[in-house]
Amino acid sequence: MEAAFGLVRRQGLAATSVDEICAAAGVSKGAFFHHFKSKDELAAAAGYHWSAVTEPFFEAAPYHAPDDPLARVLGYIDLRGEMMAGEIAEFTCFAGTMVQEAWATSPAVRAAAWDSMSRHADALVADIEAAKVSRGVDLDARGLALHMVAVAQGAFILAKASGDAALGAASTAHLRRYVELLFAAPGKLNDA
Amino acid sequence: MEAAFGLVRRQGLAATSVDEICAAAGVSKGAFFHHFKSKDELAAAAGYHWSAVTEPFFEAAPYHAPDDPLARVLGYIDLRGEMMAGEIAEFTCFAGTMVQEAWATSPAVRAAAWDSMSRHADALVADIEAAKVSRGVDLDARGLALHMVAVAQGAFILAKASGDAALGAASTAHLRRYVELLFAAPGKLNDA
DNA sequence: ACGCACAAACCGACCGGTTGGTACGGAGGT
DNA sequence: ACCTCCGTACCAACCGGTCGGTTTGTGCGT
Repeated sequence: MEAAFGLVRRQGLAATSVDEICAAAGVSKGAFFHHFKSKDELAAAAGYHWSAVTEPFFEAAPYHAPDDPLARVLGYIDLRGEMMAGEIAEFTCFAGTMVQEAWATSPAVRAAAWDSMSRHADALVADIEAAKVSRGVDLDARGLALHMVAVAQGAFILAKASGDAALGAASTAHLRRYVELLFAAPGKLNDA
Repeated sequence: MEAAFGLVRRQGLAATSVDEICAAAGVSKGAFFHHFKSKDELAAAAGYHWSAVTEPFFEAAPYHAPDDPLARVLGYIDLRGEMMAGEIAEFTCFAGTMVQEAWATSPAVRAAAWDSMSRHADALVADIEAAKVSRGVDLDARGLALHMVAVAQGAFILAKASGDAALGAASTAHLRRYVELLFAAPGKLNDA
């Protein structure tokens, strides 16, 4: 499944053959189809596995440290921006890549990708809720979390199309400013 | 080429065969390869044609009417939000779908998709520049335009993954609020 | 008005290679 | 004896692309 991550992120799902995945994983085709009924099932399983890999990564990230919940939210956005550097295939999203081409043809893949994105958004909700309280702002926390996911996905596409990772990072900088402005409640208006 | 729009937006590029495109377009395979050297060349040509189709559409849209440049920018965002309804395959982006899977394997397709997105962003720059002047705000106009493109692309992925077009529209609503806040210069702070 | 030469447009059968998937046999634990 | 696990050989279907031949259009001499 992890062999599929790299291949699919570089070539897409349909363009990646089962033989390629087997070769990259160092297993035989017989072993592959012993564990997965079809390529489709592998793709879906890999989608869930993607969550299982990324979730611990974000949970262990240092942006959780600050006491201020808004600082944690902004720290998450900064992390996303910092991640958008180097090789494009290394920082883009496996789930997003798959769902772009398989959403209509494979319900299992779509469900796995949505599960991944949805859970990722859920992980942000608590900090956003706490920031709402601390800043006295009212908004839909999960809606904002999903918007953050959307911006990240869009930034990936921008980076892929332009070939410039910095363009993706620039988009996350806009997201950061948005969140800053959102939580700068009316009447506060401190500096800048 | 227009037959490819629908097929690729629903299935992706690699999963769409030349035979399928020919059948949908009502032409023979011989005719196809008479006009295009390869499937790749068709994809790239279709990418440029996508721009040629979408540009007049946005140029003719009523959001250009207001005298206030900021109202035009917000009108554009509103249009994007309104477009995210109905069948997902009908409102998603052909260029974005292609570049997601072909950015690393086909330079021609990537160039065509980037041309489409880049030009789309360029079309927004003039209004943003004018809004900067009218509101006395300083920012990178093209950077903001590209961010708008990114949010749209991200919203498409969100819609595809969730199966709910409304989630994509919600993301454009966040983009609208961001632009509103951006141009509400310090010291203004009227209502809201 | 007509015949003719020539080229561009077009067709669909066909090709080699690749695809996802299967059949089957053996290894090893119990 | 029986099960899970896995390697190999193989298959029918399909892929992008080719090719020889046919149709269609066009400019031109008469």
